Amino acid sequence: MATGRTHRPAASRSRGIPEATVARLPLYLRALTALSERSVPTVSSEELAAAAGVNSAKLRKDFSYLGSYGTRGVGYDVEYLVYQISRELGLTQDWPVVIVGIGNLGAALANYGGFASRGFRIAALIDADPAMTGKQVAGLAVRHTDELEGIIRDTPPNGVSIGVIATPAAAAQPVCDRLVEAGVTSILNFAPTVLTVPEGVDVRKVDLSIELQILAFHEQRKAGEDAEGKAGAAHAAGPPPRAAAKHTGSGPDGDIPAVMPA
Amino acid sequence: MATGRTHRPAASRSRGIPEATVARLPLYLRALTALSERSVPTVSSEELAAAAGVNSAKLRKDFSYLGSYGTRGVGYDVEYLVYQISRELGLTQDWPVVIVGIGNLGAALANYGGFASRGFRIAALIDADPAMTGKQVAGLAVRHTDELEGIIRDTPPNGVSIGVIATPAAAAQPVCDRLVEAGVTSILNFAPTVLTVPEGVDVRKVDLSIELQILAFHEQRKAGEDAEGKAGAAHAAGPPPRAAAKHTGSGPDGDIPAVMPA
DNA sequence: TGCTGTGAAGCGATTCACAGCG
DNA sequence: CGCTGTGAATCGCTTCACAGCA
Repeated sequence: MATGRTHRPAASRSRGIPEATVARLPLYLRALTALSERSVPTVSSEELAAAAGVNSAKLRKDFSYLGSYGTRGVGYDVEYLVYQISRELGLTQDWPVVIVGIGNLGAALANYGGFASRGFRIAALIDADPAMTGKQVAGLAVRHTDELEGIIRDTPPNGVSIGVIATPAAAAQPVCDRLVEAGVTSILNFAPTVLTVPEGVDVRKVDLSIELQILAFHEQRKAGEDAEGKAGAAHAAGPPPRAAAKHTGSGPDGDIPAVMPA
Repeated sequence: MATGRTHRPAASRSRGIPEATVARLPLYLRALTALSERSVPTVSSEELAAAAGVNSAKLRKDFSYLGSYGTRGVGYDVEYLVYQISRELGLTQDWPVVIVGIGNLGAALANYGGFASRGFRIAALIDADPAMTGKQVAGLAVRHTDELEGIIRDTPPNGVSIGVIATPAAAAQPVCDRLVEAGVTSILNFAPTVLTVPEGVDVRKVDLSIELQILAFHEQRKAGEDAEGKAGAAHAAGPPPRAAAKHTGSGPDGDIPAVMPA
Protein backbone atom coordinates (compact mmCIF):
# COMPACT_ATOMS: atom_id res chain seq x y z
CA MET A 1 0.00 0.00 0.00
CA ALA A 2 1.19 3.39 -0.92
CA THR A 3 -0.34 5.07 1.96
CA GLY A 4 -0.24 5.61 5.66
CA ARG A 5 -1.06 7.94 8.47
CA THR A 6 1.38 9.89 10.51
CA HIS A 7 -0.34 10.83 13.72
CA ARG A 8 -3.35 9.40 15.56
CA PRO A 9 -2.50 5.71 15.92
CA ALA A 10 -5.96 4.49 16.87
CA ALA A 11 -7.86 7.66 17.69
CA SER A 12 -9.93 7.19 14.60
CA ARG A 13 -13.04 5.09 14.81
CA SER A 14 -15.55 6.80 17.02
CA ARG A 15 -18.44 4.47 16.44
CA GLY A 16 -16.28 1.60 15.31
CA ILE A 17 -15.68 1.30 11.58
CA PRO A 18 -12.28 -0.36 11.14
CA GLU A 19 -9.73 1.60 9.18
CA ALA A 20 -9.31 -1.25 6.72
CA THR A 21 -13.02 -1.15 6.01
CA VAL A 22 -13.03 2.61 5.47
CA ALA A 23 -10.24 2.19 2.93
CA ARG A 24 -12.41 -0.21 0.93
CA LEU A 25 -15.61 1.82 0.95
CA PRO A 26 -14.51 3.98 -1.99
CA LEU A 27 -13.87 0.79 -3.93
CA TYR A 28 -17.36 -0.51 -3.27
CA LEU A 29 -18.77 2.88 -4.09
CA ARG A 30 -17.08 2.92 -7.45
CA ALA A 31 -18.35 -0.54 -8.34
CA LEU A 32 -21.85 0.35 -7.16
CA THR A 33 -21.95 3.55 -9.15
CA ALA A 34 -21.02 1.63 -12.27
CA LEU A 35 -23.89 -0.79 -11.58
CA SER A 36 -26.20 2.13 -10.93
CA GLU A 37 -25.36 3.62 -14.31
CA ARG A 38 -26.17 0.32 -15.94
CA SER A 39 -29.50 0.46 -14.08
CA VAL A 40 -28.86 -2.71 -12.13
CA PRO A 41 -31.32 -2.65 -9.21
CA THR A 42 -29.71 -5.17 -6.83
CA VAL A 43 -26.46 -7.08 -6.37
CA SER A 44 -25.43 -10.03 -4.29
CA SER A 45 -22.36 -9.80 -2.08
CA GLU A 46 -20.71 -12.28 -4.43
CA GLU A 47 -21.21 -10.17 -7.55
CA LEU A 48 -20.31 -6.88 -5.93
CA ALA A 49 -17.24 -8.40 -4.32
CA ALA A 50 -16.04 -9.61 -7.71
CA ALA A 51 -16.54 -6.16 -9.21
CA ALA A 52 -14.61 -4.54 -6.39
CA GLY A 53 -11.84 -7.12 -6.39
CA VAL A 54 -12.32 -8.47 -2.86
CA ASN A 55 -13.88 -11.64 -1.47
CA SER A 56 -17.51 -11.76 -0.50
CA ALA A 57 -17.07 -12.58 3.18
CA LYS A 58 -14.96 -9.49 3.63
CA LEU A 59 -17.49 -7.35 1.82
CA ARG A 60 -20.37 -8.59 3.96
CA LYS A 61 -18.38 -8.03 7.11
CA ASP A 62 -17.53 -4.51 5.94
CA PHE A 63 -21.16 -3.69 5.26
CA SER A 64 -22.19 -5.12 8.61
CA TYR A 65 -20.27 -2.27 10.27
CA LEU A 66 -22.46 0.24 8.46
CA GLY A 67 -25.71 -1.47 9.37
CA SER A 68 -28.01 -4.08 7.86
CA TYR A 69 -28.54 -2.70 4.41
CA GLY A 70 -29.11 -5.96 2.54
CA THR A 71 -32.05 -8.30 2.06
CA ARG A 72 -31.51 -11.96 2.85
CA GLY A 73 -32.08 -14.21 -0.09
CA VAL A 74 -31.85 -11.24 -2.46
CA GLY A 75 -28.83 -8.98 -2.04
CA TYR A 76 -28.27 -5.25 -1.77
CA ASP A 77 -30.30 -2.42 -3.28
CA VAL A 78 -27.75 -0.59 -5.43
CA GLU A 79 -29.15 2.93 -5.14
CA TYR A 80 -29.69 2.70 -1.45
CA LEU A 81 -26.21 1.38 -0.83
CA VAL A 82 -24.65 4.09 -2.97
CA TYR A 83 -26.37 6.64 -0.80
CA GLN A 84 -25.41 5.00 2.48
CA ILE A 85 -21.75 4.65 1.59
CA SER A 86 -21.60 8.18 0.23
CA ARG A 87 -23.04 9.48 3.44
CA GLU A 88 -20.69 7.40 5.56
CA LEU A 89 -17.72 8.73 3.63
CA GLY A 90 -18.96 12.28 3.93
CA LEU A 91 -19.45 12.70 0.20
CA THR A 92 -22.95 14.12 0.46
CA GLN A 93 -21.36 17.43 1.25
CA ASP A 94 -18.68 18.93 -0.90
CA TRP A 95 -15.16 19.50 0.22
CA PRO A 96 -13.11 22.44 -0.97
CA VAL A 97 -9.51 21.37 -1.57
CA VAL A 98 -6.36 23.36 -2.24
CA ILE A 99 -3.46 22.00 -4.26
CA VAL A 100 -0.06 23.42 -3.41
CA GLY A 101 2.74 23.00 -5.93
CA ILE A 102 1.58 23.30 -9.51
CA GLY A 103 4.28 21.44 -11.38
CA ASN A 104 3.66 18.47 -13.64
CA LEU A 105 2.03 16.50 -10.91
CA GLY A 106 0.03 19.36 -9.42
CA ALA A 107 -1.32 20.20 -12.86
CA ALA A 108 -2.23 16.57 -13.47
CA LEU A 109 -4.11 16.51 -10.19
CA ALA A 110 -5.90 19.76 -11.03
CA ASN A 111 -7.05 18.23 -14.29
CA TYR A 112 -8.05 14.95 -12.71
CA GLY A 113 -11.77 14.45 -13.25
CA GLY A 114 -12.16 12.06 -10.35
CA PHE A 115 -12.00 14.90 -7.85
CA ALA A 116 -14.92 16.99 -9.01
CA SER A 117 -17.13 13.99 -9.62
CA ARG A 118 -16.88 12.90 -6.01
CA GLY A 119 -17.72 16.08 -4.21
CA PHE A 120 -14.22 17.50 -4.09
CA ARG A 121 -14.08 21.03 -5.40
CA ILE A 122 -10.75 22.64 -6.14
CA ALA A 123 -10.82 25.89 -4.20
CA ALA A 124 -7.41 27.08 -5.34
CA LEU A 125 -4.13 26.15 -6.99
CA ILE A 126 -1.13 27.60 -5.20
CA ASP A 127 2.49 27.81 -6.27
CA ALA A 128 5.56 29.52 -4.86
CA ASP A 129 6.96 30.50 -8.25
CA PRO A 130 5.93 34.09 -9.12
CA ALA A 131 6.20 33.15 -12.80
CA MET A 132 3.33 30.74 -12.30
CA THR A 133 1.04 33.25 -10.63
CA GLY A 134 -1.98 34.06 -12.73
CA LYS A 135 -1.42 31.24 -15.20
CA GLN A 136 -4.50 29.23 -16.07
CA VAL A 137 -4.39 25.58 -15.08
CA ALA A 138 -7.50 23.43 -15.39
CA GLY A 139 -9.55 26.58 -15.74
CA LEU A 140 -8.24 28.17 -12.57
CA ALA A 141 -5.73 30.98 -12.15
CA VAL A 142 -2.72 29.90 -10.09
CA ARG A 143 -2.34 31.96 -6.92
CA HIS A 144 0.86 32.83 -5.12
CA THR A 145 1.91 31.20 -1.86
CA ASP A 146 1.56 34.55 -0.11
CA GLU A 147 -2.19 34.16 -0.38
CA LEU A 148 -2.23 30.70 1.17
CA GLU A 149 -3.48 31.62 4.64
CA GLY A 150 -6.15 33.93 3.29
CA ILE A 151 -7.48 31.31 0.88
CA ILE A 152 -7.61 28.60 3.56
CA ARG A 153 -9.48 30.83 5.99
CA ASP A 154 -11.81 32.74 3.67
CA THR A 155 -13.03 30.09 1.24
CA PRO A 156 -16.79 29.80 1.76
CA PRO A 157 -18.55 28.42 3.59
CA ASN A 158 -16.11 27.42 6.34
CA GLY A 159 -12.64 27.63 4.94
CA VAL A 160 -10.61 24.76 3.48
CA SER A 161 -9.91 21.69 5.57
CA ILE A 162 -8.20 19.45 3.01
CA GLY A 163 -4.88 20.26 1.39
CA VAL A 164 -2.89 18.44 -1.27
CA ILE A 165 0.88 18.87 -1.29
CA ALA A 166 2.62 18.34 -4.64
CA THR A 167 5.71 20.44 -4.04
CA PRO A 168 9.36 19.40 -4.11
CA ALA A 169 10.36 17.43 -1.02
CA ALA A 170 12.20 20.32 0.58
CA ALA A 171 9.18 22.60 0.47
CA ALA A 172 6.70 20.06 1.80
CA GLN A 173 7.15 20.46 5.55
CA PRO A 174 7.06 24.28 5.54
CA VAL A 175 3.99 24.24 3.32
CA CYS A 176 2.42 21.64 5.58
CA ASP A 177 3.07 23.79 8.64
CA ARG A 178 1.44 26.79 7.03
CA LEU A 179 -1.58 24.78 5.91
CA VAL A 180 -2.08 23.36 9.38
CA GLU A 181 -1.57 26.72 11.04
CA ALA A 182 -4.22 28.22 8.78
CA GLY A 183 -6.72 25.51 9.67
CA VAL A 184 -6.23 22.53 7.36
CA THR A 185 -6.77 19.24 9.20
CA SER A 186 -6.34 16.66 6.43
CA ILE A 187 -3.37 16.45 4.10
CA LEU A 188 -2.66 14.31 1.07
CA ASN A 189 1.09 14.33 0.55
CA PHE A 190 2.76 13.51 -2.76
CA ALA A 191 6.19 14.77 -1.76
CA PRO A 192 8.67 12.06 -0.79
CA THR A 193 9.11 13.18 2.81
CA VAL A 194 7.75 12.26 6.19
CA LEU A 195 5.53 15.09 7.37
CA THR A 196 5.27 15.95 11.04
CA VAL A 197 1.89 17.28 12.09
CA PRO A 198 0.16 18.05 15.37
CA GLU A 199 -2.34 15.71 16.99
CA GLY A 200 -5.70 15.80 15.24
CA VAL A 201 -4.32 16.32 11.74
CA ASP A 202 -4.54 13.40 9.31
CA VAL A 203 -1.86 12.78 6.73
CA ARG A 204 -2.02 10.28 3.92
CA LYS A 205 0.85 9.87 1.54
CA VAL A 206 1.25 8.69 -2.01
CA ASP A 207 4.77 7.91 -3.07
CA LEU A 208 5.31 6.80 -6.63
CA SER A 209 8.82 5.57 -6.22
CA ILE A 210 7.95 3.51 -3.15
CA GLU A 211 5.33 1.62 -5.13
CA LEU A 212 7.85 0.78 -7.83
CA GLN A 213 10.37 -0.36 -5.25
CA ILE A 214 7.84 -2.76 -3.78
CA LEU A 215 7.16 -4.15 -7.23
CA ALA A 216 10.88 -4.50 -7.85
CA PHE A 217 11.20 -6.54 -4.67
CA HIS A 218 8.62 -9.06 -5.84
CA GLU A 219 9.96 -9.00 -9.36
CA GLN A 220 13.42 -9.89 -8.12
CA ARG A 221 11.89 -12.62 -6.02
CA LYS A 222 10.25 -14.15 -9.08
CA ALA A 223 13.49 -14.05 -11.05
CA GLY A 224 15.27 -15.72 -8.15
CA GLU A 225 12.79 -18.56 -8.19
CA ASP A 226 13.45 -19.28 -11.86
CA ALA A 227 17.18 -19.58 -11.43
CA GLU A 228 17.12 -21.11 -7.94
CA GLY A 229 20.40 -21.01 -6.09
CA LYS A 230 21.85 -17.72 -7.25
CA ALA A 231 19.45 -15.71 -5.12
CA GLY A 232 20.94 -12.33 -5.89
CA ALA A 233 20.88 -9.55 -8.44
CA ALA A 234 21.18 -10.40 -12.10
CA HIS A 235 23.57 -7.99 -13.74
CA ALA A 236 24.15 -6.34 -10.39
CA ALA A 237 26.81 -3.94 -9.26
CA GLY A 238 28.54 -3.02 -6.01
CA PRO A 239 30.07 -5.14 -3.26
CA PRO A 240 29.01 -5.17 0.39
CA PRO A 241 31.23 -2.54 2.09
CA ARG A 242 30.79 -3.85 5.62
CA ALA A 243 31.47 -1.62 8.60
CA ALA A 244 33.38 1.01 6.73
CA ALA A 245 32.08 3.64 9.18
CA LYS A 246 33.53 6.17 6.78
CA HIS A 247 31.21 7.18 3.97
CA THR A 248 32.23 6.87 0.35
CA GLY A 249 31.16 10.05 -1.28
CA SER A 250 27.47 9.42 -1.51
CA GLY A 251 27.03 5.72 -1.00
CA PRO A 252 26.93 2.77 -3.33
CA ASP A 253 23.56 3.61 -4.74
CA GLY A 254 23.49 7.35 -5.26
CA ASP A 255 20.92 9.86 -4.18
CA ILE A 256 17.40 9.88 -2.81
CA PRO A 257 14.28 10.39 -4.87
CA ALA A 258 14.90 13.92 -3.64
CA VAL A 259 12.72 16.24 -5.63
CA MET A 260 9.22 15.92 -7.01
CA PRO A 261 8.33 16.94 -10.54
CA ALA A 262 6.58 20.06 -9.23
CA MET B 1 -3.03 3.20 2.11
CA ALA B 2 -3.40 3.82 -1.50
CA THR B 3 -2.30 0.49 -2.57
CA GLY B 4 -3.04 -3.18 -2.74
CA ARG B 5 -2.41 -6.38 -4.57
CA THR B 6 -4.79 -8.20 -6.77
CA HIS B 7 -3.58 -11.73 -7.10
CA ARG B 8 -1.21 -13.86 -5.01
CA PRO B 9 -2.72 -13.65 -1.54
CA ALA B 10 0.23 -15.02 0.37
CA ALA B 11 2.46 -16.45 -2.33
CA SER B 12 5.00 -13.72 -1.74
CA ARG B 13 7.57 -14.20 0.94
CA SER B 14 9.87 -16.97 -0.10
CA ARG B 15 12.37 -16.67 2.69
CA GLY B 16 9.96 -14.87 4.97
CA ILE B 17 10.03 -11.08 4.84
CA PRO B 18 6.52 -9.92 5.78
CA GLU B 19 4.74 -7.80 3.21
CA ALA B 20 4.31 -4.98 5.72
CA THR B 21 8.05 -4.90 6.24
CA VAL B 22 8.78 -4.83 2.51
CA ALA B 23 6.46 -1.82 2.20
CA ARG B 24 8.53 0.05 4.78
CA LEU B 25 11.97 -0.74 3.38
CA PRO B 26 11.81 2.08 0.81
CA LEU B 27 11.00 4.45 3.66
CA TYR B 28 14.03 3.39 5.64
CA LEU B 29 16.13 3.55 2.51
CA ARG B 30 15.12 7.13 1.86
CA ALA B 31 15.91 8.19 5.42
CA LEU B 32 19.23 6.36 5.32
CA THR B 33 20.22 7.92 2.03
CA ALA B 34 19.56 11.36 3.47
CA LEU B 35 21.81 10.50 6.41
CA SER B 36 24.42 9.14 4.06
CA GLU B 37 24.50 12.42 2.17
CA ARG B 38 25.03 14.26 5.39
CA SER B 39 27.93 11.90 6.04
CA VAL B 40 26.41 10.46 9.19
CA PRO B 41 28.28 7.19 9.84
CA THR B 42 25.83 5.43 12.19
CA VAL B 43 22.28 5.73 13.51
CA SER B 44 20.41 4.23 16.39
CA SER B 45 17.07 2.53 15.77
CA GLU B 46 15.47 5.39 17.68
CA GLU B 47 16.90 8.11 15.43
CA LEU B 48 16.29 6.27 12.19
CA ALA B 49 12.76 5.38 13.23
CA ALA B 50 12.01 9.03 13.90
CA ALA B 51 13.37 10.01 10.50
CA ALA B 52 11.25 7.37 8.79
CA GLY B 53 8.14 8.13 10.80
CA VAL B 54 7.74 4.75 12.51
CA ASN B 55 8.45 3.51 16.01
CA SER B 56 11.77 1.99 16.89
CA ALA B 57 10.52 -1.44 17.94
CA LYS B 58 8.93 -1.92 14.56
CA LEU B 59 12.07 -0.81 12.79
CA ARG B 60 14.26 -3.21 14.75
CA LYS B 61 11.85 -6.05 14.08
CA ASP B 62 11.84 -5.18 10.39
CA PHE B 63 15.62 -5.20 10.22
CA SER B 64 15.77 -8.48 12.09
CA TYR B 65 14.10 -10.13 9.09
CA LEU B 66 16.98 -9.00 6.89
CA GLY B 67 19.66 -10.23 9.25
CA SER B 68 21.72 -8.83 12.11
CA TYR B 69 23.09 -5.70 10.57
CA GLY B 70 23.41 -3.56 13.70
CA THR B 71 25.96 -3.26 16.48
CA ARG B 72 24.68 -3.50 20.05
CA GLY B 73 25.39 -0.44 22.09
CA VAL B 74 26.09 1.54 18.92
CA GLY B 75 23.47 1.33 16.20
CA TYR B 76 23.51 0.70 12.46
CA ASP B 77 26.21 1.52 9.93
CA VAL B 78 24.47 3.82 7.50
CA GLU B 79 26.35 2.90 4.33
CA TYR B 80 26.17 -0.79 4.97
CA LEU B 81 22.47 -0.67 5.67
CA VAL B 82 21.81 1.37 2.52
CA TYR B 83 23.51 -1.34 0.54
CA GLN B 84 21.72 -4.21 2.26
CA ILE B 85 18.28 -2.70 1.84
CA SER B 86 18.96 -1.75 -1.77
CA ARG B 87 20.00 -5.27 -2.48
CA GLU B 88 16.99 -6.74 -0.72
CA LEU B 89 14.68 -4.52 -2.75
CA GLY B 90 16.41 -5.43 -5.97
CA LEU B 91 17.67 -1.91 -6.61
CA THR B 92 21.23 -2.91 -7.33
CA GLN B 93 20.13 -3.80 -10.81
CA ASP B 94 18.17 -1.43 -12.97
CA TRP B 95 14.64 -2.00 -14.08
CA PRO B 96 13.36 -0.84 -17.42
CA VAL B 97 9.82 0.47 -17.12
CA VAL B 98 7.22 1.44 -19.70
CA ILE B 99 4.56 4.06 -19.07
CA VAL B 100 1.35 3.64 -21.03
CA GLY B 101 -0.98 6.63 -21.34
CA ILE B 102 0.88 9.90 -21.71
CA GLY B 103 -1.70 12.41 -20.55
CA ASN B 104 -1.18 14.86 -17.73
CA LEU B 105 -0.43 12.14 -15.26
CA GLY B 106 1.69 10.01 -17.56
CA ALA B 107 3.78 13.05 -18.42
CA ALA B 108 4.16 13.91 -14.74
CA LEU B 109 5.36 10.39 -14.07
CA ALA B 110 7.78 10.53 -16.98
CA ASN B 111 9.27 13.71 -15.55
CA TYR B 112 9.41 12.36 -12.03
CA GLY B 113 13.01 12.34 -10.89
CA GLY B 114 12.44 9.70 -8.24
CA PHE B 115 12.30 6.95 -10.83
CA ALA B 116 15.69 7.36 -12.42
CA SER B 117 17.44 7.96 -9.12
CA ARG B 118 16.33 4.58 -7.79
CA GLY B 119 17.33 2.31 -10.59
CA PHE B 120 14.18 2.59 -12.65
CA ARG B 121 14.88 3.50 -16.23
CA ILE B 122 12.07 4.59 -18.50
CA ALA B 123 12.33 2.32 -21.52
CA ALA B 124 9.43 3.86 -23.41
CA LEU B 125 6.41 6.13 -23.24
CA ILE B 126 3.41 4.72 -25.06
CA ASP B 127 0.13 6.36 -26.03
CA ALA B 128 -2.82 5.30 -28.16
CA ASP B 129 -3.37 8.75 -29.64
CA PRO B 130 -1.61 9.02 -33.03
CA ALA B 131 -1.34 12.76 -32.47
CA MET B 132 0.96 12.06 -29.53
CA THR B 133 3.27 9.74 -31.45
CA GLY B 134 6.71 11.20 -31.84
CA LYS B 135 6.18 14.05 -29.41
CA GLN B 136 8.97 14.61 -26.94
CA VAL B 137 8.06 14.08 -23.29
CA ALA B 138 10.76 14.11 -20.64
CA GLY B 139 13.35 13.74 -23.37
CA LEU B 140 11.76 10.68 -24.93
CA ALA B 141 9.72 10.35 -28.11
CA VAL B 142 6.25 8.98 -27.42
CA ARG B 143 5.61 5.70 -29.24
CA HIS B 144 2.34 4.38 -30.54
CA THR B 145 0.43 1.54 -28.86
CA ASP B 146 1.02 -0.63 -31.92
CA GLU B 147 4.62 -0.94 -30.88
CA LEU B 148 3.80 -2.06 -27.35
CA GLU B 149 4.52 -5.76 -27.73
CA GLY B 150 7.73 -5.14 -29.61
CA ILE B 151 9.02 -2.73 -26.99
CA ILE B 152 8.21 -5.04 -24.10
CA ARG B 153 9.94 -7.99 -25.75
CA ASP B 154 12.94 -6.34 -27.36
CA THR B 155 14.14 -3.86 -24.76
CA PRO B 156 17.63 -4.96 -23.73
CA PRO B 157 18.77 -6.88 -21.92
CA ASN B 158 15.75 -9.06 -21.14
CA GLY B 159 12.67 -7.13 -22.09
CA VAL B 160 10.50 -5.04 -19.79
CA SER B 161 8.93 -6.61 -16.75
CA ILE B 162 7.37 -3.56 -15.08
CA GLY B 163 4.58 -1.51 -16.64
CA VAL B 164 2.86 1.65 -15.43
CA ILE B 165 -0.72 2.26 -16.56
CA ALA B 166 -1.87 5.87 -16.63
CA THR B 167 -4.62 5.57 -19.22
CA PRO B 168 -8.31 6.38 -18.87
CA ALA B 169 -10.20 3.75 -16.86
CA ALA B 170 -11.79 2.15 -19.90
CA ALA B 171 -8.46 1.47 -21.58
CA ALA B 172 -6.74 0.06 -18.53
CA GLN B 173 -7.80 -3.58 -18.68
CA PRO B 174 -7.08 -4.03 -22.41
CA VAL B 175 -3.70 -2.37 -21.98
CA CYS B 176 -3.03 -4.55 -18.95
CA ASP B 177 -3.87 -7.70 -20.93
CA ARG B 178 -1.50 -6.72 -23.70
CA LEU B 179 1.30 -5.89 -21.27
CA VAL B 180 0.90 -9.22 -19.49
CA GLU B 181 0.65 -11.14 -22.74
CA ALA B 182 3.88 -9.54 -23.90
CA GLY B 183 5.70 -10.52 -20.73
CA VAL B 184 5.17 -7.84 -18.08
CA THR B 185 4.79 -9.36 -14.62
CA SER B 186 4.47 -6.26 -12.40
CA ILE B 187 2.00 -3.46 -12.94
CA LEU B 188 1.52 -0.13 -11.25
CA ASN B 189 -2.01 1.01 -11.99
CA PHE B 190 -3.15 4.63 -11.78
CA ALA B 191 -6.44 4.07 -13.57
CA PRO B 192 -9.47 3.86 -11.28
CA THR B 193 -10.39 0.28 -12.16
CA VAL B 194 -9.88 -3.15 -10.71
CA LEU B 195 -7.46 -5.02 -12.97
CA THR B 196 -7.75 -8.73 -13.46
CA VAL B 197 -4.46 -10.49 -14.03
CA PRO B 198 -3.25 -14.09 -14.20
CA GLU B 199 -1.52 -15.82 -11.31
CA GLY B 200 2.04 -14.66 -10.93
CA VAL B 201 1.47 -11.07 -12.00
CA ASP B 202 1.64 -8.39 -9.30
CA VAL B 203 -0.56 -5.34 -9.42
CA ARG B 204 -0.30 -2.33 -7.17
CA LYS B 205 -2.70 0.52 -7.52
CA VAL B 206 -2.64 4.20 -6.72
CA ASP B 207 -5.99 5.93 -6.72
CA LEU B 208 -6.00 9.62 -6.02
CA SER B 209 -9.69 9.97 -5.46
CA ILE B 210 -9.79 7.05 -3.00
CA GLU B 211 -7.20 8.78 -0.85
CA LEU B 212 -9.26 11.93 -0.71
CA GLN B 213 -12.38 9.98 0.15
CA ILE B 214 -10.62 8.38 3.10
CA LEU B 215 -9.54 11.80 4.29
CA ALA B 216 -13.09 13.07 3.89
CA PHE B 217 -14.33 10.26 6.10
CA HIS B 218 -12.03 11.25 8.94
CA GLU B 219 -12.68 14.91 8.36
CA GLN B 220 -16.40 14.39 8.68
CA ARG B 221 -15.77 12.41 11.83
CA LYS B 222 -13.86 15.32 13.34
CA ALA B 223 -16.61 17.79 12.45
CA GLY B 224 -19.16 15.46 14.06
CA GLU B 225 -17.16 15.41 17.29
CA ASP B 226 -17.24 19.19 17.57
CA ALA B 227 -21.00 19.46 17.22
CA GLU B 228 -21.83 16.22 19.03
CA GLY B 229 -25.34 14.94 18.44
CA LYS B 230 -25.90 15.93 14.86
CA ALA B 231 -23.59 13.24 13.56
CA GLY B 232 -24.26 13.82 9.89
CA ALA B 233 -23.28 16.01 6.99
CA ALA B 234 -23.01 19.73 7.53
CA HIS B 235 -24.66 21.46 4.62
CA ALA B 236 -25.63 18.12 3.20
CA ALA B 237 -28.08 17.18 0.49
CA GLY B 238 -30.23 14.20 -0.45
CA PRO B 239 -32.61 11.98 1.55
CA PRO B 240 -32.31 8.21 2.02
CA PRO B 241 -34.29 6.63 -0.85
CA ARG B 242 -34.76 3.25 0.78
CA ALA B 243 -35.63 0.18 -1.24
CA ALA B 244 -36.64 2.03 -4.36
CA ALA B 245 -35.46 -0.93 -6.42
CA LYS B 246 -35.97 1.32 -9.41
CA HIS B 247 -33.05 3.55 -10.27
CA THR B 248 -33.40 7.31 -10.40
CA GLY B 249 -31.49 8.34 -13.47
CA SER B 250 -27.97 7.95 -12.20
CA GLY B 251 -28.29 7.88 -8.45
CA PRO B 252 -28.19 10.48 -5.73
CA ASP B 253 -24.53 11.16 -6.04
CA GLY B 254 -23.74 11.18 -9.75
CA ASP B 255 -21.01 9.42 -11.64
CA ILE B 256 -17.86 7.50 -10.90
CA PRO B 257 -14.35 8.93 -10.99
CA ALA B 258 -14.58 7.39 -14.45
CA VAL B 259 -11.73 8.78 -16.49
CA MET B 260 -8.16 9.60 -15.66
CA PRO B 261 -6.54 12.85 -16.71
CA ALA B 262 -4.62 11.02 -19.42
C1' DT C 1 -34.24 -22.12 -0.80
C1' DG C 2 -30.70 -18.45 -1.17
C1' DC C 3 -28.29 -15.01 0.54
C1' DT C 4 -27.21 -11.89 4.38
C1' DG C 5 -25.30 -11.01 8.91
C1' DT C 6 -22.17 -12.50 12.40
C1' DG C 7 -19.86 -15.26 16.27
C1' DA C 8 -15.69 -17.65 16.46
C1' DA C 9 -11.34 -19.27 14.75
C1' DG C 10 -7.21 -18.16 12.39
C1' DC C 11 -3.49 -15.36 11.04
C1' DG C 12 -0.38 -11.63 10.37
C1' DA C 13 1.41 -7.51 12.19
C1' DT C 14 2.48 -4.51 16.10
C1' DT C 15 4.04 -3.71 20.57
C1' DC C 16 6.08 -4.97 24.82
C1' DA C 17 9.78 -5.99 27.57
C1' DC C 18 14.01 -7.82 28.38
C1' DA C 19 17.98 -10.98 27.55
C1' DG C 20 22.36 -10.62 25.37
C1' DC C 21 26.24 -8.58 23.43
C1' DG C 22 29.67 -4.87 22.21
C1' DC D 1 26.02 0.88 30.23
C1' DG D 2 23.45 1.35 25.84
C1' DC D 3 21.39 -0.39 22.15
C1' DT D 4 20.21 -4.33 19.32
C1' DG D 5 17.68 -8.54 18.50
C1' DT D 6 13.75 -11.27 19.68
C1' DG D 7 10.36 -14.33 22.30
C1' DA D 8 5.86 -13.56 24.04
C1' DA D 9 1.67 -10.91 24.51
C1' DT D 10 -1.57 -8.31 22.14
C1' DC D 11 -4.20 -6.30 18.63
C1' DG D 12 -6.82 -5.97 14.47
C1' DC D 13 -8.13 -7.89 10.21
C1' DT D 14 -9.52 -11.79 7.48
C1' DT D 15 -11.72 -16.00 6.80
C1' DC D 16 -14.72 -19.64 8.02
C1' DA D 17 -18.98 -21.55 8.73
C1' DC D 18 -23.53 -21.40 9.77
C1' DA D 19 -27.74 -19.46 12.09
C1' DG D 20 -31.53 -16.69 10.71
C1' DC D 21 -34.52 -14.23 7.84
C1' DA D 22 -37.06 -12.95 3.37
